[in-house]
Amino acid sequence: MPELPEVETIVRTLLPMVLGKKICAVQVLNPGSVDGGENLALLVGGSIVGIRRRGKLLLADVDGVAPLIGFAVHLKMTGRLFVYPQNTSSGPHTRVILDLDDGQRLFFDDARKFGYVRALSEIGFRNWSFWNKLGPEPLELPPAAFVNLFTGRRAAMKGLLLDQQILAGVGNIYADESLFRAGIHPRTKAVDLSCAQLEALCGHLKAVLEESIRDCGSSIKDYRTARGDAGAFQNKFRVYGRGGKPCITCGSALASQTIAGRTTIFCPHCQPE
DNA sequence: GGGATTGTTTAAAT
DNA sequence: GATTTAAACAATCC
Repeated sequence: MPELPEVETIVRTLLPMVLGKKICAVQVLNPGSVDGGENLALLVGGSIVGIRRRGKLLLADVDGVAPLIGFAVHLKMTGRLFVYPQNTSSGPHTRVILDLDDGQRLFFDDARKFGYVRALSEIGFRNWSFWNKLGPEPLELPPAAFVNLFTGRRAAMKGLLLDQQILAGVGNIYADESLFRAGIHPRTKAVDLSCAQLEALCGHLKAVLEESIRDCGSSIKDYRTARGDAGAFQNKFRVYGRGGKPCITCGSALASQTIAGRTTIFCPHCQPE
C-alpha cells in the first residue's frame, strides 16, 4: 500500500529520529526479508547520515562502513518502519531490527513478508537493476516531459501509470485518483489522449500526491508513519475503495473493473471511454 | 476455505 | 528490440 506519499511521509518522520545515530547491532529475524545485495551485518558501526526516497523506495545513507554506503527498504504491501524505545521486544511481524547507539531500535515489520531490506555498496548499488530501471520522479517532472513518457504508447493509461520503469512511485490509489480528477477513462490508450489531456493528468497527479503528502499519506490498514501515526488522506478518496458508491461529482454509481490486472474504480459518466 | 490484496519479475505474445 | 499483456509469486486476513 505505501506509495510515493506514504514513503515520503515515512522518510520525513524517520529522519529526525535517526539522523546522526550509529548502528550498533543488526538482527535479522527473517532471512527472507533481506534482499540480495551485501551482508546487512556489515552496517554495524556505521552512522546514518541521510534518509531519502526514490519512487516507493526508502534509502538510508550510512557513513563509516566502506565499502557499504547504506541500505534500501521496499515496504511493498505491509512493510512498516518504526523507531521504538530501548528494550522494546520484537513483535510477531518484526523481520529486521537495527539497534542505534542512543538505545532506540529501528524495526522493520512486515506481516506478509513481501518487503525487503537491502544493504548497498557503491558497486552493488550501481548494478542493481531495479534501481537502474526506475522512471523519473513525478513531482520533479515538467509537464512536457510527462507527456513525452506516454506519447505513442498503445497500452491503457492505468497500466502505464503503475509502471515503475516509466514513472516511479505511483500505485493503485493515486493512479485511480488522478485519472478521475483528469476525467480520463482508465482503459484509454495513451496514444488516444491529446497533449492537453496528458498535461492535465500530470497536473492532477502532482496535486493528489502533494495533497496526500500534506495529510501524511493514506492509511487503509497497514501503513503508519515512522512515529506510528495513521495518515488522513484515505478520508479524501474520490474513487479508490468506493466501487458502487455514488460519484462525488455526478452521483452515478462508480464502476469497479479489473484493468491492467488491478482492481480499478472510476466513474463511467465523468470518465467516458 | 476461497477470494482479495499489491508491486515486481519473468515469460509469452505482438 | 521494443512494447504490451498475462501469469506467477510472496503470505495473510476476513
